[in-house]
Amino acid sequence: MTHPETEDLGQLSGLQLSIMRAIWQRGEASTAEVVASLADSRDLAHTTVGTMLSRLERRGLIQSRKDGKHLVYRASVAETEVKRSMVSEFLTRLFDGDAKELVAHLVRERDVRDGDLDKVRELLNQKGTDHV
Amino acid sequence: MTHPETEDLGQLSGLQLSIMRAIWQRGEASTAEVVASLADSRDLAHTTVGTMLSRLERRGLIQSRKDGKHLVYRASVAETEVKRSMVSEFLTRLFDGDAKELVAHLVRERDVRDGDLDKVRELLNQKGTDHV
DNA sequence: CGCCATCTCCTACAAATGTAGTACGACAGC
DNA sequence: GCTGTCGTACTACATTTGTAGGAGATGGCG
Repeated sequence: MTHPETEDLGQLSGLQLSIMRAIWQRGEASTAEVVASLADSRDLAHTTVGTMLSRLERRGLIQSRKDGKHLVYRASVAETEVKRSMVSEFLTRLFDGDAKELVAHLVRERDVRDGDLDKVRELLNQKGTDHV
Repeated sequence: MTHPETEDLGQLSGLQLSIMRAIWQRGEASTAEVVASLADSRDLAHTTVGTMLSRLERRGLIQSRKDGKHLVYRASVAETEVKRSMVSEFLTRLFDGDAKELVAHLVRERDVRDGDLDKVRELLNQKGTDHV
């Protein structure tokens, strides 16, 4: 199987995800790099990012390594895993775990147009996903 | 249009949603009724629920009316509206607002099987939804 | 080798959430 | 009318998140 036991990682906030994304993108990132990466959207003090990083580490989502005087972080969990966990929890909360309901909602609300369902299917078939 | 300006209602926690659901289901609910409704899943002190209810009211999600000595609450926002807002925010956070990506994720993770996309489409067509 | 620029660590604080106790007001039965 | 029960209001406290300042460690440059 692809994912034996979807671990419960809890929901990550927007900021937490932005930070994680910065790390996922580069494989590894120092505090400064994360700050730089966030600079476009948010203007946070560099200690703020430091705080967030240690909290994410305490929570087991990332690991640090000391490189000279600064810390370099890398993810302990894959992006897909986090998404899986978050989507799953969200689904439970809001749609009683029924993913079809969510898709239906998306279509009803025009977030997804009817034709997009085909696109999705093509997309997935092309990528050789092994679903039936 | 169905929904002019999707108001920003923020994310509701699991407990908050359970409470809202109790109210949505009955149209109106007293504190005691909400407590009763939650009793299956959670065993909360009745003051706890009271606190939650006043906070939801302060936040504008519900309104209260005094009936004798107790309060009766009713929703100020429709369930659909809350779902819309929450899904939308979630989508932004996690999939950069691209709903197709979310659907693709769902299919990839087997939350939705390939054939379900057709079911969804049928479901929607039957209900006479006016999408293209 | 010493000093400055950095970076981390610890501490702090406001808001939101989950949780509940206490105090007080009101209604119902005796 | 008095009293007890029930419900509301207010207060309280731990935890998480977002935010950041100050102190102390450290490495590079002159």
